[in-house]
Amino acid sequence: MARTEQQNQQIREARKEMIRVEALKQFAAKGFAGTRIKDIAQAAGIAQGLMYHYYQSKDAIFTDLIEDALDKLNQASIHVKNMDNLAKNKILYAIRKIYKTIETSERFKQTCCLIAQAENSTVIPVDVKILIEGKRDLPYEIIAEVMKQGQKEGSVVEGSPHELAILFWTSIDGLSIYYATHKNPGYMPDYKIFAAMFLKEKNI
Amino acid sequence: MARTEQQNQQIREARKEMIRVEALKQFAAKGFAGTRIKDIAQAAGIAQGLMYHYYQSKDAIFTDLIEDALDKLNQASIHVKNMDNLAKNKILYAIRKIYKTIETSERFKQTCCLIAQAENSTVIPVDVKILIEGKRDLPYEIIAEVMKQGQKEGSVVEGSPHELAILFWTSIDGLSIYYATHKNPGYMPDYKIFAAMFLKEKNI
DNA sequence: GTCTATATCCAGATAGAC
DNA sequence: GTCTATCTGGATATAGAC
Repeated sequence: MARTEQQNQQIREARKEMIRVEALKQFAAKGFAGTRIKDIAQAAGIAQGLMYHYYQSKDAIFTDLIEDALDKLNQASIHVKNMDNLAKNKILYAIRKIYKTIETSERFKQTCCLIAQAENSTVIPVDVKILIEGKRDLPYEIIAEVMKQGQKEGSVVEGSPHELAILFWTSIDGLSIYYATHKNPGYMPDYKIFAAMFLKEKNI
Repeated sequence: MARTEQQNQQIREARKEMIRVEALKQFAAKGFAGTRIKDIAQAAGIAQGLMYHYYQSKDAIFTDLIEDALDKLNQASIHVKNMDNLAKNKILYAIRKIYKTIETSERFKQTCCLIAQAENSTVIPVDVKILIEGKRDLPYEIIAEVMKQGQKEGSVVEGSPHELAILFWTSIDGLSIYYATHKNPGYMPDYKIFAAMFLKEKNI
């Protein structure tokens, strides 16, 4: 009996998801320019030609992944922003969450790495550049706002909130890239040490 | 009158230096895989073919740059190690120096970026991998030692010295990549805020 | 939907004239 | 030493059989 349309659709979605998973791994580890379609296809266990039944081009795969990653990051940022809590707790929550997830979820680590690489690279498709242009600022803005809130509450160190936000995200970027590319990195450094950069009170 | 051997040698060295400067710019901005020989040649104002009179291959240029960069970083690390001073001052000196140089020297910023990218990339020539393997640990070890010294002196926060060193360098990596790829980043965040991550005493 | 085979393009590297 | 022209290999993308 022939497969129904719905079954086909299911297979298609499952396969596409598999491609996404493998592509994320490859792009996160090797960057856009350093990743070859062949590698992704091989990792996904399909022929290279078949890739093009799921994605129009290498650019399209990358764009899809980046959009997804940025959206998730922005959602998470908004979640932190909307927390009804002291700034200090928001910061601690965010850092703890990021650390924990980098440590436990390979996929999250790769996602962090993908964003970090893409945002700091000049050799990515124009579509991706535009996408990043539009969506990159939100996490910075939200963290800057939280820092400002914290300064009002007296818990956060002095200094430009925007600069604090840059320090926050660039350090996260550095860490996630490090832990994504080092096979046996051991455990992440204690999140409290990182948090201490921003908080006046050392005994967290 | 024909040029002397010495003059030829001078021209050769000057040109090679020009290639090095441009190659560093390109590799730092676009990574190894994303950089094309043509771009370097164009930036240096010479024909693509001429590149191969100065370097055997793309790999060779990259290797040369990386070796130079790693050596400089290691030298600087040793300098910090040999300072006859309190750990706290060593840390402050190192951070201030790095921050200042990232801010004022394009070339240094590019060098930081090159190392950060290379150390965290899997798609680099094997020679470079071996080179990095052999030379990457020293800065980590030295900073870890300084942290340990600081803990004994009571100025540095508790925690694994090695983890503190990772936090130190990954944050520097993140920052330098950020500032290398953002054209108008404004000023660097205050180095004291970064230093506060490692020091018990907040009033620096 | 999936594969193999192939077309096309581009980057690294070489050859040879000046 | 420098250039233009060219070779070669590899990667993206397409065509067509099953």
